[in-house]
Amino acid sequence: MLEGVEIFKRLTPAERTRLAAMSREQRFAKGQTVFRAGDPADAVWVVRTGRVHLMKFLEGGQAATTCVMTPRESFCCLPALDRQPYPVNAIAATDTVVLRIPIAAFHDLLQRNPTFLEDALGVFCERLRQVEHKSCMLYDPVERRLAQALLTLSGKFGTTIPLTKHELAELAGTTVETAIRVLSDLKKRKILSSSRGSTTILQPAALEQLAEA
Amino acid sequence: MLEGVEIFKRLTPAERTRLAAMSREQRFAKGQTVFRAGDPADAVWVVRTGRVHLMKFLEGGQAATTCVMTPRESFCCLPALDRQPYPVNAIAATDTVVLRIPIAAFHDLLQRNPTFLEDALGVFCERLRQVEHKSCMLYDPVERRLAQALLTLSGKFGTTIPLTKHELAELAGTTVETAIRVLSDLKKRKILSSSRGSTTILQPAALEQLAEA
DNA sequence: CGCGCTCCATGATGTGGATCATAGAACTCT
DNA sequence: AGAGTTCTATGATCCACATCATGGAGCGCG
Repeated sequence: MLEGVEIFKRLTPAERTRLAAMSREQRFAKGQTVFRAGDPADAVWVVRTGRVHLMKFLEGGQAATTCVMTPRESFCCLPALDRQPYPVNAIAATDTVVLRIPIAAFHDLLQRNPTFLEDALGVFCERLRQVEHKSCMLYDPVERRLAQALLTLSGKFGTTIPLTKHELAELAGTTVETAIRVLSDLKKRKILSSSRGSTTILQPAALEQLAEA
Repeated sequence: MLEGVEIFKRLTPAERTRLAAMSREQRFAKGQTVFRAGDPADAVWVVRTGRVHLMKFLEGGQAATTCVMTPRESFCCLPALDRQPYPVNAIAATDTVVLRIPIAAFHDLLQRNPTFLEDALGVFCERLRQVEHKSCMLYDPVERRLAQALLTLSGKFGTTIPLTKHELAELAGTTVETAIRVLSDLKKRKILSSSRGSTTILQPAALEQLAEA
């Protein structure tokens, strides 16, 4: 199963079974906390089934989702690398099974295997670029932020995205109400349709146009 | 001189002279462009004298400064690492001398020297955390963003920060007018003082309080 | 010296989106 | 089936900030 995970793609079968042997599956019910921001980073994680949201809790009880992790995606390699505490909270957004890879196993690999280091570095650069991109859409209006969020989600889920309006709002950095307003406007314009708990993209092209300039 | 640069700190004298030999100094007048976003990344840069701003140009002619680089700081290691184009524009904010280290020299070092790889990775993690932190203050009010900007600048310049209000505004992601309004308010509260082209922090503690919760 | 430029400052007005309030629709659990 | 809960929806109000407009203060330059 590790084979399908980007960062572990080029491990040898032997390394993979060794890694798997050191790791444990863990089950979380919807809404449970996988780890909290500030916790010491003692593991790298891979989603097996379900969905995990990485999120910040801001003062005033608002929550901002920084990233939605879906099956075969790994997260929190950074804290593992520099041995700093987790910078975000990880919450199971649905019933979820994750693989917990102890940090020791990760470092073990890093030291033995220069190819792995390369791959890790690659994943890493990718992530940095993502974050930088996200941070510069700080100034964009809500519609564009939502459009972007939907597009990146469609990369993970396909054209039908199984998130509630509330979750979309948290991801776009806005409130449920305005998210709903914007989305129903897009619905009127036939760019997407939506039902309880999911929205589906009808015109990806139009959405991309909104997302860009 | 390379000795003072964080990422090159642990090079041997021999490596440093070799690196220096492959590099070139380059001079830019105030306002000149060092490189543009989208250009292929063919070098890593170190500021020798002056000041370089990394910035994005948004539609509508607005500019956002993502980072202010001062002497002994290196920038654009990321593009060098993953061989992707520069993600930002680099503009000389004053008359400036920079050291231009060709990407080949950088990769050469990476391959030969595992200690260097470690250091590079460290600088890198640091940067990722910075960016993530910045991106989550998306929701903060202007006053807090400005306070944060001033504090990180005071780490580079000391208590007196030689930037115009306009530059501060670009760094805090707001307009000159509101930056000026907020700053003059802080001035009234004796937290800082300012003159043409510079502002100095009088009460770092008070500023930190504004910057946090 | 006077002209022009950049920087600073402050007031007037407009607006995107948060907040508050309310309510119906759909799903869940007993 | 009924009760509670989550999700969706929409209207009314409010506010932080952008935008527009204008004027003055410091500084360089012909």
